[in-house]
Amino acid sequence: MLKKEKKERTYELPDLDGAEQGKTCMRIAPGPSGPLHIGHTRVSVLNDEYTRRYEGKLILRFEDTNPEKIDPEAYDMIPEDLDWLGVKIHESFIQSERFETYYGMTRELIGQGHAYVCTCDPEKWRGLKEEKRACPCRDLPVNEQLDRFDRMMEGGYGEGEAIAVVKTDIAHPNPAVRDFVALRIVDAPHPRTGTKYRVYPMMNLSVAIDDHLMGMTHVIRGKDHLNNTDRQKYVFDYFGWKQPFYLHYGLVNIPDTVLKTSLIKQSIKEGEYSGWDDLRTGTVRALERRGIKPEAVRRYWVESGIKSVDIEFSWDNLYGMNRDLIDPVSNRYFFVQDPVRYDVEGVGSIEGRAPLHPDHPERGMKEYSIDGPKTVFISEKDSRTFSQERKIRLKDLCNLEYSLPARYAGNDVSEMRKSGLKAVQWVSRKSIPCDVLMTDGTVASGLVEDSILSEKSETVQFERFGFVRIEKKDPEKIVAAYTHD
RNA sequence: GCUCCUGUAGUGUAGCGGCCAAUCAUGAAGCCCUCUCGAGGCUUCGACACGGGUCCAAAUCCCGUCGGGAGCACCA
Repeated sequence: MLKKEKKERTYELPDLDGAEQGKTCMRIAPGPSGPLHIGHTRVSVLNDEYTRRYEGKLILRFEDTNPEKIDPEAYDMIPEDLDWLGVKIHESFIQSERFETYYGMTRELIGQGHAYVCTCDPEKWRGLKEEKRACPCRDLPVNEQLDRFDRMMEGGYGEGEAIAVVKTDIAHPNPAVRDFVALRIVDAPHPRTGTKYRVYPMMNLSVAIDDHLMGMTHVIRGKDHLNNTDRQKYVFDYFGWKQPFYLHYGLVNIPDTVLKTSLIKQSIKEGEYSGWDDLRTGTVRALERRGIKPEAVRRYWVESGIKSVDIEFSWDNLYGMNRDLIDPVSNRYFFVQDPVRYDVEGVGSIEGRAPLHPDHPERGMKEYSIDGPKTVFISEKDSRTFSQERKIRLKDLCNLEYSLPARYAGNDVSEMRKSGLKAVQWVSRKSIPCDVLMTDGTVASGLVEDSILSEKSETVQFERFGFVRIEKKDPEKIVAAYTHD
């Protein structure tokens, strides 16, 4: 045999520095502003993959420290999304239940002289930082700082009048690392704690504290957090804590997709989108609804790896992976978009049969029998071909000659090869109206063969149309969501 | 402006000093097969950003240029 040996490549994530079997602890830490979208699935899958590899612990931590950007439903939606993705969470925390901890730690930092309470005008404070200069509050004595902190906690300052700040290096060459805000005052009620608290931690404080207290060994996150890692290091150092290993993967640009939760939310509110699972969005819910399999998403991110290069997300590549998964399990059905009616004469009755899946004949056949008034429908597009070519084959049934009504022209399959006869999908009068919701928000309407009613799988292929996920199936109406071609 | 990250085919990825006239997937083109424009088989297309250096030897190391991205928020 001359067959070339093909090198098969296995896609595996690189090992994690410092990872010990059974001892890793990682986390997924979303802000509960909405459900997860395709962008969030990367960090979720990567953390899950490593946690499984090292038999470690994976924590879900809701970072709800900004009361103004919380959707209460997200606390339920996010775990549902992770569950669909196949991400196993071992423990969950909600930061809004831990405010006292952050307050205590901040007080300690102030006591150590590593934090201060600033009452300057925000712009002035920022401007001074630009110039590597400290504001007057920074160097006040510790006991005065503590008094200010108490006053802040007791409500002695209004919103925007005071902040607690962690000192770093005011002259740090990287302006992004100089002194950062630890706590601020917000009057807006928090969906979970109401008006009980009005001093809210900023993520650099709460993340550093929680990553330590929750025992993180490794933190995987986007490159956009690189500067935050530097900032958080100061908190770790002040308390003498050991920092986890960090991995920063590159940013992902996801084209042609609406991801911003605030935008989606607004469109839902305005009635433009049907909900969080609107096919036009890139939410996990929309992926699920379309018939994208979680295994495809997982494979996509594993193959993408964890490099810190910025990447462009490719729907084509994801579709390719998903097609590998759904093609073998998707039975074939005829869907006729924009149906055109043809009556057939010149024959008594017509019989035909076709396998549910060409590669799996053992699954059974669809049996066709057309008698009485012999009426078929083909798509508007195929109808044009029919009138031009004058002859066409109804796949798995018979050939037709063009005229009105159409004329039966035998059942010789070999004509396809001999004279380039085109086979088209068709349905009979027993077909069912079917709407396919497309990913651009449009609807493809037509008829689908009625044998689909006994189909058990949600995912099927409409031949020469594409894969779809059946959403609603009853004898009067079928609704499906378009997956991909 | 300052600081940081980063540059292998259209996209993603392997390679990290000689095994590279560079891997695999996806994509595109063609053929075969198939009663689908799906799947499968075969073939083809297509990349080491550029310029210097180090070295017997560089996609791999160093420097510069150029390109892409992020941060400099009382968002996460």
